[in-house]
Amino acid sequence: MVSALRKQREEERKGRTRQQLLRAAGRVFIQKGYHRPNISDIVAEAGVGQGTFYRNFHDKRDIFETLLEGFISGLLEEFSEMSAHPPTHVQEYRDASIHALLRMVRIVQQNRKLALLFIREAPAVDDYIAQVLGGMYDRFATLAKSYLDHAIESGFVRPCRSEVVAQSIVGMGLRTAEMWLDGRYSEIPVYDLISELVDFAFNGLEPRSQEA
Amino acid sequence: MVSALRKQREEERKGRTRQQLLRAAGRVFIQKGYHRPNISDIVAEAGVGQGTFYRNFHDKRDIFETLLEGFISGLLEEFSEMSAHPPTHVQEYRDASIHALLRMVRIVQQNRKLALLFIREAPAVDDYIAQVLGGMYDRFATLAKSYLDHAIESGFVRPCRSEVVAQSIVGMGLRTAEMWLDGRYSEIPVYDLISELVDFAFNGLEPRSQEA
Amino acid sequence: MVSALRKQREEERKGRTRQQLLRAAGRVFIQKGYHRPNISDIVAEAGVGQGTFYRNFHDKRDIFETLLEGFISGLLEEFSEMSAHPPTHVQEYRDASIHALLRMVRIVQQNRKLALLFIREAPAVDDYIAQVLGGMYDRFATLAKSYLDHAIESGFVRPCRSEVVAQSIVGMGLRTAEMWLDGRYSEIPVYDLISELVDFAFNGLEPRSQEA
Amino acid sequence: MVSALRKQREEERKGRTRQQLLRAAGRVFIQKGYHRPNISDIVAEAGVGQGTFYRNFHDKRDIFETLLEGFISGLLEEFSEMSAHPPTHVQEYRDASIHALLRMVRIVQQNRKLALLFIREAPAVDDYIAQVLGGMYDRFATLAKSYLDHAIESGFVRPCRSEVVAQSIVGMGLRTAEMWLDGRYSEIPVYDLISELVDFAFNGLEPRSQEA
DNA sequence: AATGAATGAGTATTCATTCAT
DNA sequence: GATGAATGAATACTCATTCAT
Repeated sequence: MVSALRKQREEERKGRTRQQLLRAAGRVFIQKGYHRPNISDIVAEAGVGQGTFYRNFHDKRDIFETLLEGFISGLLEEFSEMSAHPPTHVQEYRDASIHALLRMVRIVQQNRKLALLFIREAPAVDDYIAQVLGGMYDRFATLAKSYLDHAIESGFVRPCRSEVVAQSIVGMGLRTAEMWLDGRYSEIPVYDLISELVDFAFNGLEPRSQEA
Repeated sequence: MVSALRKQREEERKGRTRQQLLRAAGRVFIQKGYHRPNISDIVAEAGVGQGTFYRNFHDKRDIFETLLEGFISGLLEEFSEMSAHPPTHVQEYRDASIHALLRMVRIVQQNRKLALLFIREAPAVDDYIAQVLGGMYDRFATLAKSYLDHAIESGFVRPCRSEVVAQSIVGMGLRTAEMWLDGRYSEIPVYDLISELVDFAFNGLEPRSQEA
Repeated sequence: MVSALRKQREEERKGRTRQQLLRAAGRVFIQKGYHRPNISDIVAEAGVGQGTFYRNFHDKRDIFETLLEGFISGLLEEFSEMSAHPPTHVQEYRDASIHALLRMVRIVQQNRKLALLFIREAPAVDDYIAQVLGGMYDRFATLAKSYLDHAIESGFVRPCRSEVVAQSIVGMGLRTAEMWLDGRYSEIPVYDLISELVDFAFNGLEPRSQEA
Repeated sequence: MVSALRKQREEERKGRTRQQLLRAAGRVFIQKGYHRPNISDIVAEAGVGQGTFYRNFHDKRDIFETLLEGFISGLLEEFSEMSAHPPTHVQEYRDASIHALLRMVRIVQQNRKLALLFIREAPAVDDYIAQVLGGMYDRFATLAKSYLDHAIESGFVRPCRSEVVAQSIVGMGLRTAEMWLDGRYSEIPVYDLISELVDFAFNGLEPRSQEA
């Protein structure tokens, strides 16, 4: 049928325009933050008309949310595969942690600027959007907590208020990520950075007697 | 002298109006964030005229900055007294850490909502204002790093990339503070919370052989 | 011939689309008035594309005018047949009046909502469109005047400024029509309503001596 | 007190600006109707800034409503004084009718263009505004009906459906007013026009035997 | 002929800022 | 110094209209 083919093509075109706008908005937000730019900055960057923006998004908040949710779902997707078999040795916990962090780094790597934008500006856009980002942090914290609880039960980790420690770990990661994304750890290899965090988390500051 | 007295009174009055505006702005920002409200919201809350605002502040950004700097200087003031004699035993490090955190808590306690506002919105106001807040975080990190370096030198803390670990510690504190300010640790005594963090930082997750 | 047949079919199709749009516009105008709705409301109601509208009409005003002219021509058509032989007795005048009003009622009956729309909104659409409707009123007035003049000449009607009285009669009819279309005379049989008007016009308010 | 005096002056100034806008809006609406002009036409005519409009009125509809209500209240005020002692003779009914119509003419006289604007455009602005105007018509109809009912009871007027006749009378007046305001009765003295209407209403079309 | 995505001119509305009182 | 009416630049958003498919 003619209409089926045409419809598909039109939807492709529409989708392309939408992508164009999303990418342009990303660039603009990265450069000027969320609040400063206005719709005309975005459409100018995208090279489309004003009306085209409103045909695809409700307002600036909407395109930001779309961008954020795309980013988050990309990140969470990666983790949905994980989680399977629980470690049976403390070294496995370390390895799993390093592995998970490396995965995150790999994804965030592709959108460093965008990630930094979200960390810094999303909490100030909107209660809902703040919650979307906060929800992601919480999911990481929940994940960490469940690992901790399991490890505590298994005796690999000393007893503690796992919900507090889990959120602390998220905080460590977040701050480190922010510094890294901001280029302040440019001279440190990513792997070393991650090892440092994992060492800190597992060993703490005090030297261990059995450690050489 | 009459004029001197009058001048003083006038300055008092001016100061009072300024304070009125600052307090009003604080309430408004807390309720609606930084971006949503406009000057007229602030003057309405303060119960003064539009023009009065501009006699005391340059714009919304200015009053926010004043508020933020007041908050930060209150916090740093507390720490300027500290820092003196370096610990000579690991337990002293722990005690000093706990002591420092308790001080911070005491100050932040008085302006919970404002603190949360700054954590969440300041990074999105302005590059300069983001830097003011970021600068404070960095000062904490620098302070922590110098303690760490000293402790490593003294053998109380195992060798590590102290700048990375210091920022991680800031991140731990920040995330924990955010959760606490948001009321998510309402059932945990503040002292326990701090102990948990300090234990985590000094001992790490893995059980220590000498710990029973 | 093939092409002739095809042409006819195409024209039918075009005519059908046009009718679809006209009907849809009528429904939309009835529901929201002339000014509020926009082209997209009309095409949505008609179930056709935006472009299709512009293939058939120039703009919103054009489709309204078409609708109005269709309505008016339907009404005037009915009257073109009338007018013939002048009455020779006052009762015939009454009968003719009643007959004419009944005819109008019959036509308007079919498009009550549309009629009300035109009465209320046409004067505010456009000078030209106001004139189209006003022209119809004037034609009725002219018709009435010519009847009056004839009746005065024949002595069936007392001398008067027939142009003023004729317009007054139009006004009576118009107001009554508006009330009736609005459902405010729902409990009065149409015939009674018309009789009442005719009695009022012919007899006036004051009782007649010969009337019991 | 200083503030009292100043306050009064400020309110006067504010009131003057409002009046300026109302008058300008009146002129603009008269010239272009309600729908065509935009806010900038009104402020340009008033010689004030855009913001000043929104400081005084909510939107175009609001200023139109204010204008309409001012007009209507002026008209109804005049009638609130009337109504007192009921006539005891048919001639008094005629005199009272003529008197009332003359009063209306005197008021409308001052705002001919505005009156015509309201008659033609108010029904198409808004349901509420249509109702404001319609309500005024109904009040006239109700007034007329009560007079009619009283007169019927007294035997000065033949029995009839007074609500229908009253609305018809309003229609007569309205149509005549519209013609007159439009300049179509420019050659007829107002008094004659009114007499013609009253004669028509009281005597009807048919000649009366007892009339000379 | 029909479609609906794309367009951008047009408009309402807001709000920081000024300044006469 | 305090006020708040007046201002107009800035901006979001709509919608008639076009045109490639």
